[in-house]
Amino acid sequence: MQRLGEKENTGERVDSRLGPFFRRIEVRDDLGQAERQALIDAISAFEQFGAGADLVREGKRPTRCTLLVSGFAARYRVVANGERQFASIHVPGDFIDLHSFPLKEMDHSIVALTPCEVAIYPHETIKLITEKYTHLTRLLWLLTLLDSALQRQWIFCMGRLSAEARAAHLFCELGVRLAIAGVGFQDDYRLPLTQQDLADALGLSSVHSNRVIQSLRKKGLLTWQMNRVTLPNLAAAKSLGEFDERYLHLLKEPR
Amino acid sequence: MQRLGEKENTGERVDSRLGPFFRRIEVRDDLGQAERQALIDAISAFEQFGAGADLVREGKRPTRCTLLVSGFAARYRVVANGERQFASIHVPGDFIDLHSFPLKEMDHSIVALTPCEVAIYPHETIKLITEKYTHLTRLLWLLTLLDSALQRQWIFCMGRLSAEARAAHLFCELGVRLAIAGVGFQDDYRLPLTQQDLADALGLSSVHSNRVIQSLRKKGLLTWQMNRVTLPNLAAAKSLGEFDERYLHLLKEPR
DNA sequence: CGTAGACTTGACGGCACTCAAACAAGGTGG
DNA sequence: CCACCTTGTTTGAGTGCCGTCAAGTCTACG
Repeated sequence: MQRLGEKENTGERVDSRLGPFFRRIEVRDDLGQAERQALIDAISAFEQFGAGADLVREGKRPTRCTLLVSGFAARYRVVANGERQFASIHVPGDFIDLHSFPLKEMDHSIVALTPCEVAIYPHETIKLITEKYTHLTRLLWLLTLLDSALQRQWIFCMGRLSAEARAAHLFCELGVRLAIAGVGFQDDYRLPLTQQDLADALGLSSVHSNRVIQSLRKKGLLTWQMNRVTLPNLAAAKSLGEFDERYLHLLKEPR
Repeated sequence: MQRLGEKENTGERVDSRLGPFFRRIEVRDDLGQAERQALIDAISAFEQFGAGADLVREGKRPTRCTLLVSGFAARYRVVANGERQFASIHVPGDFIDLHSFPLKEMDHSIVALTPCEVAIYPHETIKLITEKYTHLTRLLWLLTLLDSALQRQWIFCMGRLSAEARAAHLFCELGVRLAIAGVGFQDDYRLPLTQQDLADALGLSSVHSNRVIQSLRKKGLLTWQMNRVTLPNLAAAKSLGEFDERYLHLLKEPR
């Protein structure tokens, strides 16, 4: 982990880095200029993490929240037999541990799946936002609930869909979220994960993860090479994965 | 569904009905007298639902939130082949669809597993709370994140634990939550659900749900008859289910 | 060119599913 | 008061998805 010496808060630099974040919000509601500025001013620093590093660790009591600026990360826990399970995969623009502000203690870890850049929000500054900006507070609340909705959907998928359908669902979900972040298209995006990562997301062994991917490939629903995913038949992939974007709450409305 | 004619907000009536709710909050932080009163005043009515009725339905845009006063409820979705999957089971004191205030549209349904009484909170009154009570707003935020933490834990269990371990985990979780609500003990509580309900919670078939229960019984970890659950060997049940209450966030601290 | 990590393939086994039927208990109506 | 029905639980037999173990291939990289 390496801390940047300067906050570099002035002008375009920060604004462009937060593009995915602002887009993620503005799909759901309008963000005022003052609110936007408050979200920029609240950042105390930017940091870099290498692939495989933990951004936050289970049991810790962080005094700051981290916003994922670039890269992929995942929430996970390791169970007794050593297997790892993801609860969510995070893409640029996700406020990955905003929930640590109300919850205080981490009940899971977050790992950088690729090199990651994050923006740091000290808990004090978030508390100030909740004291001063009521609408923005509701937006922050909303962001944590969007994560919650994703996790709920994962439960439905894990409980009642086949491994293949679950995989199709995940690829559809990532496409939509990356398109919103502005770093890909629904049916064509960069996904620099390993098959083991996918297995940890889907609750599978790595061997079966591989077989599921091959099956999707044979059916013409997926290509995934050189870290690039395409879904040649998006409609069929959505159908197989029973993917309905309602749970992503993409409607813009006053919150 | 039957609406009570009067709000019956005056005096002890409401306060005693909200006991589980207030206990749930006060395990995590202090609740001021004004905040307490605000939570009482925000209620517009109480309603009753029969077993099997939907409290809220997927796709709807409720204009109110519902707090479970008594009974058991569950969040669920039905997948294409008709199977049902729960994302959480709710006990008295749970603010079951508080997230509908920021999210607006329901991405799942909530069913009454037993006859339920609920308190109604119109969205406008919750919005007023967010405008006026910043600390209470953070507490409401916290409540939704506690649900989120439960769901995360379910993902870990569904992905990486055996059906038997998952069942043990669920029985431990319900014990702790019901004890906090003040309507049971960790190792001894009323649980008026069917084995099919349990199957929907664990992502199993009802047949296998039955076999898992029998196995737990044979091991001396569970009795469950006449809607009453006891865990004769709580330590062993926790161990088998890899149950660690950290994810319930039971520490009292300023939020 | 050797090594490490990721991906792929095959054989085999077990957990959990399906189908099917029997049993138990409570409620209802004749 | 008992036959009957409904709902929930239990048991058995057979199947299949997915896990484990093990080995082999491919690619990147030093």
